[in-house]
Amino acid sequence: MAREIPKAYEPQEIEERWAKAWFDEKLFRAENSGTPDVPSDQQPRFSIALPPPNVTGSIHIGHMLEHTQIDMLVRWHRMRGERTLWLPGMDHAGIATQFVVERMLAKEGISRKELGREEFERRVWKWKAESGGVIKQQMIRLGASCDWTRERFTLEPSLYRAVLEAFLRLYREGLIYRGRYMVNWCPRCQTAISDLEVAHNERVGNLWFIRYPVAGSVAQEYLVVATTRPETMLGDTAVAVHPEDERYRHLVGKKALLPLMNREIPIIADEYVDREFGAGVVKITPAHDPNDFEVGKRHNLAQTDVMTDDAHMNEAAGKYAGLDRFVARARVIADLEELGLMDHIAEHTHSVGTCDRCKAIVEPRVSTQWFMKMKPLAEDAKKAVTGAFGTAAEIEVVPDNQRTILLQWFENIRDWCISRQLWWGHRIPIWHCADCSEMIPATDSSVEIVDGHARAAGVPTKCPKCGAGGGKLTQDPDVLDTWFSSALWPFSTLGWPDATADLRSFYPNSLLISGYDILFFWDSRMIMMGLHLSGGATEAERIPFRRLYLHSLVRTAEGAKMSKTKGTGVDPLELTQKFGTDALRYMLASMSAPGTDIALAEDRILGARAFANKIWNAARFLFMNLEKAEAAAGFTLEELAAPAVRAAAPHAVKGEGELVHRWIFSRLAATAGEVSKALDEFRFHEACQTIYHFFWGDFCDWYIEWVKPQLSSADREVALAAWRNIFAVLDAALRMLHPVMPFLTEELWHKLPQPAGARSVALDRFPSRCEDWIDAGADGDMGLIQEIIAAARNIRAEMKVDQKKKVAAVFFTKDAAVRKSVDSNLEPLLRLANLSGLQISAGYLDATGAAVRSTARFDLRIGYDEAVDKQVEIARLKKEIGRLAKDIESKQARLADETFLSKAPAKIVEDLKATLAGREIEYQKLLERLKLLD
RNA sequence: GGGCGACUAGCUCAGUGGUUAGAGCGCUCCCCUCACACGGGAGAGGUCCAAGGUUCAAGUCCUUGGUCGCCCA
Repeated sequence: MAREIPKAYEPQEIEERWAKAWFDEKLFRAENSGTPDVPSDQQPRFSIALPPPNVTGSIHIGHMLEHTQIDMLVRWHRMRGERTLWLPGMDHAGIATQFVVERMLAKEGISRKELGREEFERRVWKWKAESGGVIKQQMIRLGASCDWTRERFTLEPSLYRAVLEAFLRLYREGLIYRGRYMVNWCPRCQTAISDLEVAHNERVGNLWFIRYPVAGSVAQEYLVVATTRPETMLGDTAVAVHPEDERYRHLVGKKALLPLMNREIPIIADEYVDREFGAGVVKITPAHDPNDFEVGKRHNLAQTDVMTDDAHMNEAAGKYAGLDRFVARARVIADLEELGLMDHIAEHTHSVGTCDRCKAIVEPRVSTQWFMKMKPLAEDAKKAVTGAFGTAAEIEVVPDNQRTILLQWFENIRDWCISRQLWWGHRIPIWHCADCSEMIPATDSSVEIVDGHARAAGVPTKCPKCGAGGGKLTQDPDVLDTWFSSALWPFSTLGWPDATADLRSFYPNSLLISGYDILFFWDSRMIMMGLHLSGGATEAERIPFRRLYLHSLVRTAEGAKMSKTKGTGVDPLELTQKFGTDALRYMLASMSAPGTDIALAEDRILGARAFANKIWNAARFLFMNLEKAEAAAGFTLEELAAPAVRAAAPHAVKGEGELVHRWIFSRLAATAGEVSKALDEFRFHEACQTIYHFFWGDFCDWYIEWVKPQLSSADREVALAAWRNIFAVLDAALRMLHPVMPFLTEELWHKLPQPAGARSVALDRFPSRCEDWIDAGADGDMGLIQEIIAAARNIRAEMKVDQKKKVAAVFFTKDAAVRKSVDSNLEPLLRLANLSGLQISAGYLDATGAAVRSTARFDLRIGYDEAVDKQVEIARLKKEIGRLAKDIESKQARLADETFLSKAPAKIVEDLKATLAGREIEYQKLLERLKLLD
């Protein structure tokens, strides 16, 4: 039977084929996972929710990293026989989506307002149906093992209902309120945004010092007010000084004449004023500055808003009305200079808030918005994070320093502005009475489907306060912040507020993996909402997830943040086309050490691709040689690799060949244990490195090379056992590699005989640390032989022995066990060291005209016709002697130290003594050798 | 202003108080040996940012300083 497979691993076709098959077969439905014959309610479970990507988004390298980490853990848990759910879905992304559609409309020359709310919403849904959610197709292509049958979208009916339910409960509890406060207004997005959505950047600007004449001052007295934003002076309603500032005490209570507006404003005293800043006088603009807003409230000042929604000046700005805020600024400055009221101008660095999403400069503005009280919720959230609710309800945060950051956030939490002046989102379920201004909540959280989409169905029919009929009631136009619905994600996606089977089975989630950049936006809010709303009897049942792992961010090779606008972003699909998905996944995982950002480097992906190719070729080797074995010995693949045969491994190999088999199974068991431990602790890089070392180093470099002759041995029993073992190890290695390299391993796994009905390696079992296989004796013996082979290779290389030439060696040891190991592994030793023979010497080795390597346990000499370069050898020896001498000296010093001997653990002292003894032997040997040469 | 982190081989990074500090890539030398040149073998390369301190023992813990980055105000 022809088993030839391509010489190099070609991922494209294989990946596309499996990605499609996995999706079409709904392979990753939670129901397909679990442990057979265990009742459903007793199944061990693992659940995790996908951080919902934006419906507008397409996959970027950050998603790829996140999904790789989640997928590795999900696949690992699934392979451990746990009922596993990775629930995917998307986020409606209010502002971003509205933007995309508005931009399209703009091309047709239509504005959203011309279209009207209902028609606009229809257009967004249409867009969503046609081009939204590209990312889902990309995730499928990249092999994310989500349960797509449970996919959710934040605006679908069941989640809409969850949002209404949450809002109404919080509203009734008084945790959601409406009011006129200072908010961050994005003039480009035309909506309020929360504090979190404002990015503060230092910028070099100016500090303008403006003279405000004191009204009615005969002496023509004036105050010099410093401001970074002169245009806001048009809305000034006071000038403030510090109450204890002697310079201005006599002016407090008088009036200043606001330049340009010719309005008299009071001069007030407030402790908020910093006497050191500027001249110690501050203009107060309560409608355009958060601090001034507070001062204004204390002094009952008017809030004069001088701007429009799109940051142009309004009528209140007098002759500046209609100007853009920055144009107005220039005009104000020019006018002040002309009037001689510009005292002076100084360069000044200050912080400017910009909209996280569109980068427009945010305008602090007084506006009527909906807010959520956060303090009470944060109190509970703190307890969950610190373990104050008990260990069962403790959310473990990894890395731990993120816990501190989260706690500080909870400590200093501020109310959350949850309303957005958008049309795409969950509309606030409150109606306003036109007659008495009463606010009337929806009667319940039910939704009705109109045009296929959900909206609140519990429409109130009359005003409970004044009795006005339904016609007088209009629904609040605002929608909720998208993060409000995201905050419910872990339970809304499972059917909450209904007590569904999924909610019972999979809530709380076992884990959340997210980037640390959304710790406050999302993770913290899920914890607060989950504890408050999800409804379990105890905190342990209400926390949204038991563990929280914050992954790092992917940066450019230079360590800079990737940016679409700068074009430094990397398209992961392009990379997967080039190198293969498995290689990219491996590369990302192998760099994923908790708490460290990843600088993307292409040569790392090359290394990962080489690894994939290595795995491919190891399998290729087996299948190619199997053909020969079939022809020569009549073996069949079934006979060598059937599941039952693999399960019975290791198969004893009689005679000399046994060591390497005992050793590889010992290594396999140890590796399985280490990989599992690393994965459990989110040390993805360590899991990768461990498995890489096992596969490439142990399995390929040593095991395969060692057993090659056994596979074609004339002794049928030897060959049979060797083949059986090698297939068993390959199979286990594929299972171990599967979480990080799903496509490659799936392809190869299917080339091995599998039980009838077995569908995928993804549903097979992850190898566990089998204690019976751990074999310290084999590890030690193998280590010794490897050391001897390495010594021989080293001498050969140093002596520049022709690679193809076999040379004779002489071996000496005083240790009977060493002697025995060498005797019983002579064939592989000679072959792998490329020696023609190994003469066992009875006495210490004479080294003239030859090169010797000595360790504490043995000496190895290789004779070679060509003369040894004495000088090179002497230099090498001297260097080695120097290094040893230093080491021996420090060890002797430590062993001579009484305090060390009395205080250090006995094991440490014993080990040190043993090591020192070995070093001293090596040292003596090297000295003697040097003497001979000199 | 407050907080968090980083600084280890040429590069990118691991390192959980205890042998001679590791990996990948790169570099040097040898080899296209019938799985793999995306390969095999050998090798060079480190005052672990600095200075103090704790400890029998510090790359690892503490303090201070330096440089860089991030978050919050």
